[in-house]
Amino acid sequence: MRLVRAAIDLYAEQGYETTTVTQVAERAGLTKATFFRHFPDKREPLFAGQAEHGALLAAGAAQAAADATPLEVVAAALDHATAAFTPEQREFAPRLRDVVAAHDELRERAAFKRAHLTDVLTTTLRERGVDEATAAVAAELGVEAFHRAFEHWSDGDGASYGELARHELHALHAAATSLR
Amino acid sequence: MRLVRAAIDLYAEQGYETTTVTQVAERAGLTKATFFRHFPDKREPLFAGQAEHGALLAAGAAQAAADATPLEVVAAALDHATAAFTPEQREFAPRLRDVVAAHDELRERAAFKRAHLTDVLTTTLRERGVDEATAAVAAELGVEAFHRAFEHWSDGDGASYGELARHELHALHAAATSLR
DNA sequence: TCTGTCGATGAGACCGTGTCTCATCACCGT
DNA sequence: ACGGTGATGAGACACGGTCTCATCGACAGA
Repeated sequence: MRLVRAAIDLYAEQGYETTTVTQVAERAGLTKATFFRHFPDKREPLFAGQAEHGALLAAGAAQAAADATPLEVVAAALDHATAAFTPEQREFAPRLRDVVAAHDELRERAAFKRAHLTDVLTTTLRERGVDEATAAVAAELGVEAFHRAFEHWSDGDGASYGELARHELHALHAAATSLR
Repeated sequence: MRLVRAAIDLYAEQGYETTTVTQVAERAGLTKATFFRHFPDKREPLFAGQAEHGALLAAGAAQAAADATPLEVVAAALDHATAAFTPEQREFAPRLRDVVAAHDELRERAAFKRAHLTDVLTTTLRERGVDEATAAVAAELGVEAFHRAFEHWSDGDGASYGELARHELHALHAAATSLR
């Protein structure tokens, strides 16, 4: 979407706060009114790509074997979410991450999206009969792994997202089981 | 603060979106300009009470013994944060919780505040030499326990916040160590 | 070819949030 | 009485976000 590209460019070039929605729209050859027909607010174009993350995690978890352990369900979810991390996304990832990190208003939205992912995983696990505390812990580990993998993947070590996520989840699991 | 009371009352009575800042200010006998001298935006009066939570957690963690385990540090932090949950706060807690839960804009701010608490705990643990993964997991368990305890405390089973937090942390820890 | 529908867009009015500047006023120490 | 200081009021302002009405092109059918 041209609006997404325009938003990332302008927010990165001249800062998020000093950029007006009208500017973003005009760079995309559109008007303010049209911008708000595509996005509910000024921040959302930066997170539009993440809309599918929740759906992918849920779908992946649903595909796990009926007798899978909570962690196996989370691993299946992460594995399935790999589909969202295409080479094309990789182009935008670093700038996107930097822009978001630089503005509280955007970090706030990011925190909200993250909470949503945690909810999705927790709910899925609960529906499989996992007890509350275990579901919550497994979901948090999964989302933490998800984000850590994204960070590394953005930096572009060349590793595939799937491998990174598996590695992070394993490390967090090891930390969790040996916690005292 | 009169503004905080006015905000909670109006947001609960007639909804958050349909309430204007001018209305909140006027109920407190002030004007819009003065409102923004006390709070950076329309949402913040609802979270002003939580400003000290981060500081309390950090202070509590700092007081833990030098050879305390990560979980003991987190427990010390939670124990110290108990100071914020006074009987007077209990009066506002249920309505506050309901209002926040009813509006995405407010849930977003809540998620951000939660992320901040996680950062505080993680940083504190890292400074104590705890490795990254362990610090992250311990911090997340701590914050999750913090919030679960707050939920129960808001419902007013009469239990003290400290006891609730200890109980939740213990349950989450048990779930984490037996995770597979 | 004419016509009518539909989806996407533009134009522009409108309200509320949040910022800023200037003026006022109470309080306080001298 | 004086000057300083901090809190407040008044009001202009830019921008975010909503809404309504008009326009335009694509397309289907007579």
